[in-house]
Amino acid sequence: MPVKKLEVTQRWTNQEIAALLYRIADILEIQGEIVFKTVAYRRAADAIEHLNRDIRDIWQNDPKNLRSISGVGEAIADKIDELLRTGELKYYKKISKDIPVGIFDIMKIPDVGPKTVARLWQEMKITSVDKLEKAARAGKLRTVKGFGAKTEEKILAGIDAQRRKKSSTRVPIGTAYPFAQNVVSELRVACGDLIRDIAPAGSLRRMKQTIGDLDILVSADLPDHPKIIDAFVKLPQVQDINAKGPTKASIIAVNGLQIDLRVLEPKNWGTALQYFTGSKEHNIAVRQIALSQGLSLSEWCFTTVKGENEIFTPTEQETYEKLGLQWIPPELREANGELEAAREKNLPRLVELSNLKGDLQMHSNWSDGSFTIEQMAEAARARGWKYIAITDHSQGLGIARGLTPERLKQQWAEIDALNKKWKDFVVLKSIEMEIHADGSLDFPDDILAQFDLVLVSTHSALKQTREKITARVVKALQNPYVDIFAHPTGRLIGTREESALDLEQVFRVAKETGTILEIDSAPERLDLDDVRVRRAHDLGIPIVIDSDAHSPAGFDALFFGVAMARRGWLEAKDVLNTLEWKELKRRLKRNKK
DNA sequence: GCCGTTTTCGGCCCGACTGTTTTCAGTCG
Repeated sequence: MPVKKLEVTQRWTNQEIAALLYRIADILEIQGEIVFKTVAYRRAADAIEHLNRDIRDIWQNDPKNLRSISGVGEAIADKIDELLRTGELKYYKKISKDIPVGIFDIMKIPDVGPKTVARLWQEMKITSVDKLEKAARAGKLRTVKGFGAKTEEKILAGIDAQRRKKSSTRVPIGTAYPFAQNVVSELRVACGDLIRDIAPAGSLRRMKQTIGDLDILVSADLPDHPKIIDAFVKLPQVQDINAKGPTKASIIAVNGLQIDLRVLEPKNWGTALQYFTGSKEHNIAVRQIALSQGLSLSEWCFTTVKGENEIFTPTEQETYEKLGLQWIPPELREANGELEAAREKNLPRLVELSNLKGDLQMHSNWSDGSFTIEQMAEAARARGWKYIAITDHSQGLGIARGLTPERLKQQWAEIDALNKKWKDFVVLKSIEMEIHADGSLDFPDDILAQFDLVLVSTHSALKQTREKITARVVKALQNPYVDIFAHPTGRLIGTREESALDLEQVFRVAKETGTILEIDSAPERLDLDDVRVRRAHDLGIPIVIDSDAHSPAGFDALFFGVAMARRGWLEAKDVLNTLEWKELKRRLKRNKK
């Protein structure tokens, strides 16, 4: 992620541009530039980092277009324009010329920021982590005013921790969520009536796809606070205690996840839950809105800027309403337009799990699933669904016992027989068909035409170049019998990067051809992710949320797929498997004229 | 450097914590 491409004239990605802007902010801060200027660069960097499309698509060779990005004004727009046109930035070259590169590594050490780094450099000529370590070990840092023995210790510990690289592993939501539920319920049991209210906050509550650490919030009467902290640090999930005070404790759990618990009084609940849910950017914007109304907002309460009056809002709803805003679902709190919508009382009515009427990707024991079609169907019926599509793998995926045309016929006979059993439920004949490396498909059109619907996906040759894999997928989507493109990027969270697929182009083709895109809910996939869902939604591309279940228990994953959809601002009407099959059938491109 | 249902100039989120300080600066979330 660091700025590495400065000398090369080539494609700059959003992430790289953001990294460059962050670095400019760091340099300016080291140089003692006014803090608001550095804040401005960081804000622009953050916005670009979280854009839901390639910045080039916004830019289109005109710097003015870049100013539609929040936090990007004339000066930064011109700099990005120069970068995209020429591949380099004179301003950056100029300000970075005299900065030793090692400085940026020093700044990665916890508790060492730009001010500290500047003093180390200017007063002690320390320009690398190695030099810093030597000086700290020799006790030389404490000779400088403002540095003491503890600072030396902290720096050495920080360097050590960084070398062991133990931090910064984020946990997938599919793992973190049930874990958090367990911790919450055990704490409830341990504390009984002492707990008035309890909720996980932070990125878990916002349902981000991965979680850095877990924030749990408890409200209780003041005298009970220490008892709750004590009970918390004694939970069986606790491995190490980092910090333990009267209202706050921080622990490392047995699975390596850090859990921060905060206990407060019921009157603070509304502001505290709002604050600890985040995101940081959302909170900054919320506090700005408060200020514009003469109110200062903290996690404790509102304060009138003039009169020093404290105003408590015991619920989150009241906290937002105090600012003239609709209550905002946590999934939307990313400073991505939700505050404007909340002010206009125009927030989307987000899709819910209970809106789904069926599931369009799952596997049976005909390929790599472990249950019969009937077992999957009965489990689906028990959930109140009206239809499922059986999408076993096609022959191209031999490793998963992919179906040949002959076995397919046997499977269809089984499905036909099953469908006589139910009046209000139907098993659809489908397939998860492999798109071969050259873009050809596993079955000829005359077979594809006989399915109720067809999913395609890629499992092999995922390392193809951007051009190759994009052409391969585009070719498949242009087939009139290909209805759904499943888990488009092929990523496996924490294990496999997504393919180089040009999603903007895929989205364009999907829109043109009427191909549906999938959110695969398997917790290790979550593909499309939230950001891509939002983009697809903006382009008006229909979405389905599928479980990709290999057993009835696998249906539970839909909860996480729905979370991605919600983070992508989808309403029920944007998700095609909220429709009855009769209606959904009409929306498939194979059935359109 | 950015930005505007009180401002095109004059502001810019807030508090906890830490370590070093005789009252505060830096970092973090």
